Amino acid sequence: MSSPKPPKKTHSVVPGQTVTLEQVAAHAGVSPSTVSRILNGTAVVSPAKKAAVEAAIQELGFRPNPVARGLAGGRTMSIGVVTQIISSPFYGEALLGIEEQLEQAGYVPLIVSGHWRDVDERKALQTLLARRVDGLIVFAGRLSAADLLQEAAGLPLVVMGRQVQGPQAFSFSFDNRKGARLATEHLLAQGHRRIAFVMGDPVHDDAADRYQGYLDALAAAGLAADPALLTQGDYTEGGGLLAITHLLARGQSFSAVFSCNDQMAIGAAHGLRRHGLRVPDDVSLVGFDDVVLARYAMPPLTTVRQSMLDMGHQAAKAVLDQLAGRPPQVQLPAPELVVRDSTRRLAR
Amino acid sequence: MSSPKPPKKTHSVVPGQTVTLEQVAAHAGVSPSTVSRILNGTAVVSPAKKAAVEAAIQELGFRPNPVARGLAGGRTMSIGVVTQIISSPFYGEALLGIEEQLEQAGYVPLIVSGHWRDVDERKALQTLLARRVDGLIVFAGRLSAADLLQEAAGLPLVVMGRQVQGPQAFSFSFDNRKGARLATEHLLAQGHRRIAFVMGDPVHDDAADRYQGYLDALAAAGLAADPALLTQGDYTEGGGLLAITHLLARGQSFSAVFSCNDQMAIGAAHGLRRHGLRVPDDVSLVGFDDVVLARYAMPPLTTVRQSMLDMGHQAAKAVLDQLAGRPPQVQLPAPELVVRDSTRRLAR
DNA sequence: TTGTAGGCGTTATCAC
DNA sequence: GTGATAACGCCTACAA
Repeated sequence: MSSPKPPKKTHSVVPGQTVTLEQVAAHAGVSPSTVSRILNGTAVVSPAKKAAVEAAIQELGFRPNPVARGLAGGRTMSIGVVTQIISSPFYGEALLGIEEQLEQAGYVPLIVSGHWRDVDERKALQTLLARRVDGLIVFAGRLSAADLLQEAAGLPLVVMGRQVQGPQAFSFSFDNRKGARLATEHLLAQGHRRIAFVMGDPVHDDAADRYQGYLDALAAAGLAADPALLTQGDYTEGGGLLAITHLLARGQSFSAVFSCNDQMAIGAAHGLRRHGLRVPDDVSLVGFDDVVLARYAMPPLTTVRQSMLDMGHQAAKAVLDQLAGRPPQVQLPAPELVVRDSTRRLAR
Repeated sequence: MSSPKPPKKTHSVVPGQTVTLEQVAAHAGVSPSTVSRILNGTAVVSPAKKAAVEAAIQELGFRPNPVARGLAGGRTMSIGVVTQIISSPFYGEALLGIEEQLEQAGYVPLIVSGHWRDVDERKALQTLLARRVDGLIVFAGRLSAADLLQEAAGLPLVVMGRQVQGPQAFSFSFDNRKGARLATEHLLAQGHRRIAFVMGDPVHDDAADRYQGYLDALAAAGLAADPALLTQGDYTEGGGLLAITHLLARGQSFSAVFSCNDQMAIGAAHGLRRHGLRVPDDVSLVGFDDVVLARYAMPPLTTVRQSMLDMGHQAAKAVLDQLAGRPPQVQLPAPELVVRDSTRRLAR
């Protein structure tokens, strides 16, 4: 057997190394506290020592240990993120936005899924708290606002898609009602009168708001909403397929469908097709969110643009703001209808 | 109306609390080390004390602090995961699988994106190492195997989609070559002879392997591959669209397209449609992966099933195995062709 | 089997 | 400004 080759020391920068702050201090001829102060900007130090320390850090390739920092200072430089289903393109885009934004500030997202289940969300929050995350970003789920606030236990909290009032809670939503109204008005303007609505779980504010926007548009046009045209799904393609199938089985007739999100819209398109109804020739279809697949659906889906990437950015910015003691601010884009090929004027 | 129900306090369990191991020890009348031993199964303790400690843990609602554990014991109970793009449905499904599996073992994934960029992957690994993750799961990226191994610095490492040899590295791939051969054979069996291939970046083993499978099938049928029918994309819908557009611009004629992944296949379908070519009437189309959108594409996409959820499970199991000192084992499903509606017999 | 003591790498609180 | 000196919450020899 050959002799084990010693790890080549590039200077002293070796991956997996364990250069400590103490070593840096020794190397620079100062005390550990001084190094710490320079690292955190906690106090003013003399330029000379500062330079020496910075040189030592460079030379030794020192990186502060977040774990130790977490224990000592209580800051882990990580933000807990509660999504519902990590594999969903909807959440995926938002997570990307969050990650991008946090990275710049040296934070890392700790992502845990709630699976749309009360207990799982609660467990997720507890896991995150146990891990001592510095802040929380939560996507609207099933947990009550009160429970959410209680579990968050005073940590900076940003909630997307639901209003939550609390001392350190900041919540914001896309203007779902307006967006849904836009979508419905578009269909109305094309002459559609019997517009089916595929709702999400009304427990969620966004689903309820979008339904409200649909009603708004109908009312403004002097139309009454036909409850028989209302159906519900679980935000997935399969759910949309099921919902539209039920509607058709009930023998309802309609010339357009407005779905609470793109994924269900795409499922609905399949359901319609199975019943010999073509989109948009026989039935116009509008989604919501404008996830990537909306553009590549066949036909490309008319939808309401809600950039989840942007929402993710905003959410991350908001926690970061709270962490920095700044009042969180978000710049939400106005709802915008993206007209593609899944809608057309009602042939009379 | 009834009075607001007070949050049921289960004993003294309050979210955000900070019950320490020391308090548990005091409560149970034993030393901290004993509690620690019980928690970790490090040594045998008397049943009596064990019971007392467990009762105390229950009553106080104690949860060990992973941060402190990480500092003291060197185990953070977190696994670093390097994906390329977190928002991609492909990675999303795998992440879901990883998360599910890790959760059962009390581990949490720390997900960082490499964005298909050498530098970002390296940085991702460094971030993960700095955070003292206990193990690493890496999706094939652009970083060389040597660099990968060096950055991983001896940590248990599981690599998916690329072969990496190393003392503590374990890598596995789906049988891409076989899968691609299956897909191509399917098209050949339907009479197609001019089959375009939309490749991914050949730097990646899976892309290269799938191309090889395509060549295998062609060769077995006594056909030569026409280089003019080869095009390349970046795994996204947009990339597939572009790739097929280039191919058509070059004036190539073909009756079928095999795409390296589903997303590019869907983009390709759009490109074909724009040129007045219908799928499958004019051109048959096969994808690879069988992500959710394949089923809901229009027409539903014939593809090679590769359950990323399962791959995620396997990867997580493999790191867990390594962590437990067991030799990692994975059970990979055999490639399977899922025939849907995007392919049809060549009309002659 | 069980307890004591020291240490993991930083930050924070004191004095100087 | 700067440096000792405690924590932070847990693990792990070592001793008993």
